[in-house]
Parts: sequence; structure tokens; C-alpha cells
Amino acid sequence: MGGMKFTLSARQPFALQPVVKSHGWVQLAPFKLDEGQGNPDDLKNATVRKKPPLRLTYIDQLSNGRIIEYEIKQSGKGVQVQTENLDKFEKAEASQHINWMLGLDMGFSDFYKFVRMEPKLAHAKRAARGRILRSPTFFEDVIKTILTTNTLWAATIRMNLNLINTFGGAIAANGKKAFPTPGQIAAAKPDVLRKDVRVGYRAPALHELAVRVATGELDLEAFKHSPLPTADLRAELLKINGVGPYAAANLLMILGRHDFIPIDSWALKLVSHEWYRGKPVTPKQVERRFKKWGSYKGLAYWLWDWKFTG
DNA sequence: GGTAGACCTGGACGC
DNA sequence: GCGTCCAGGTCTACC
Repeated sequence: MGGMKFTLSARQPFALQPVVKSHGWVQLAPFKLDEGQGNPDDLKNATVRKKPPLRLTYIDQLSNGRIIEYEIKQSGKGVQVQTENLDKFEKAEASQHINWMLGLDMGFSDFYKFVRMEPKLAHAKRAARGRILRSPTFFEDVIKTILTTNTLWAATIRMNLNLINTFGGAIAANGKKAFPTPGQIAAAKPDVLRKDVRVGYRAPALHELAVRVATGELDLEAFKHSPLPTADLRAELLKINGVGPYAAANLLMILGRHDFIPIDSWALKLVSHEWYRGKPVTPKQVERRFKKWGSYKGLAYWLWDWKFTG
């Protein structure tokens, strides 16, 4: 087996579970979640144990082409990473990726202060919430976000899995696959995206994006540390074919910009049941309800302790 | 600046 | 069994 372990520290407060459970991303390959089920003892221990062990795995491709798997667990005030033996450059890159994926150096003290009088948000600090699970590359998150639009969640999971199985590189030893690089998708015919990956009408948009990133025309990774004001960054995101108001807001949230609410059909449902007795609402009404939270309205929406749970 | 209609796909529902 | 609807929306064409 071999391999190596290392730990990464996080800005406090931090807990792995709320990051992993922050949205559906963990259900999208190459993420995988292992909550320690399968042991018969778990049942009787469940009532005793305070923190169920939670193990997040991810198949990553480093810039030198090497594909490796991370097993990430909570460890003290940060995380412990188990992976294959890496040289110091690989380890630095892997650490950087995991740091980004979990938002280890993000802080939310201003937000916590701002919302501490709001009963629906007061839990945020207690539960160390605010971080949103993200993929190592912004490219991957843009693709995944486009795959969430105008479809069922189950279909998003399937399309994403097809994309990985069709184009992604694999670990030789076990066949586990990484998310495809822009080049791998760009090299394919758009028709393959439609016919094999089954992404439907999204095929041209996805392919075009992969080509633009692969050729260097569009530097998506630069969005991570862009000096642009959020509104300008949003305008840039909206230029991407397939990215509209919802997707842009979702991607801004992923970038740690919380000024906009990703208003989808689910958001309308939540707000409808929260304040309008289940009567249909418009995006404008959602905006109105969260206006007071200013540049934190996205987070306020995201972390709101909703009445409606489905 | 605001709003109908079309759009791949494949479960869920009604009949 | 089949048709219809619709989902973690977006784009285009109009007003």
C-alpha cells in the first residue's frame, strides 16, 4: 500500500462535515463520501458517538498529469489527508488544491457578527458554516454548474459521471477516474457530448467552454483570485454560454462572493413556504426578502434555517 | 429592461 | 403502456 499522510490546518472555526454537506457537490464524482456505514456496531454506537466519522475522497489530476486519490478526514482543527507518495512539488500542489476545495483559509467572522441577532442564521457560527465545497479547478465547477441547469439532480449526477467516464484519465492501479481536463473535452467532437455523455442541448456550450479554456483564450482559474468587483465578475461569468443568472450566482458563491442569490426552482419553493404560505413567488420576491443582508445575501439565503425541508 | 417559447433528457405522474 | 409534465435555467426574439 504505502502512501503518505499529511495534515492541513484550517482557519477557525472549522469542521469538515458542514463543508461536505454544504451543497450537493459531494454527490458529484470524482467526489465520494464515506460516512462509515457497514459496521454493525455503528448502530449501537450511533447514540453514543458524538461525531460520526466522515471520510471525503476525491480523484485529482495534478499539473504533471499524475492522477491520485485523496482521503480526507477531520483531524484536530484541520484535516488529515491520505494519499500516495508525492514529491514535494506534488505535495504542495495537492495541498493547494485541498485548501481551495475545503476553503480552509476562509473566515466568516464578519458574517457571523452581522447575523448573530437573526434566529434563522445564528446557528451558522456555532456550526462553523459558510464554506462551500468546491472542485480543485474553477473549470470543473463551471461545467458542473451548467450540468445542474434545467434538469433533475439525478440527471446532473449522471451527466457528470458520463463526462468523467468518457473523457477522464484513470489511476492505472484501480481505474478510478479524474474529472476531465479542458483539453480532454476540447479534443472530443461535440457530438460525442450529446450522444454518449447525454448532456443534450448543453453539448455546444460545454465544448465551446472547454476549447476556450484549453486554448488559453479564457483563464477561468484567474477568477479565483480576481481583483474585479463582484458585479464585474458576474458580468464576466454571464458571458459564458450556458451561464445565466442562477449559474453565475452559484459560481460567485463558490468563489466566496456572496452578493447574489442563486435563485432556482428550489429557492422559489423555500421562500414560498417560508413567507407566502406556499403560494408561488417570483425571483424578485426572493431578492426582496434577503435585501437587508447586502453583500452577504447569498450566504444568508444559503444558510437560512428554512421551515420547508421538502 | 421585461417576458413568452424552445430546448435534451429521463423519471414521475395521470389516464 | 403511452402522452404529458417538468426539473437546482438559459437563450433568443420580440415588445
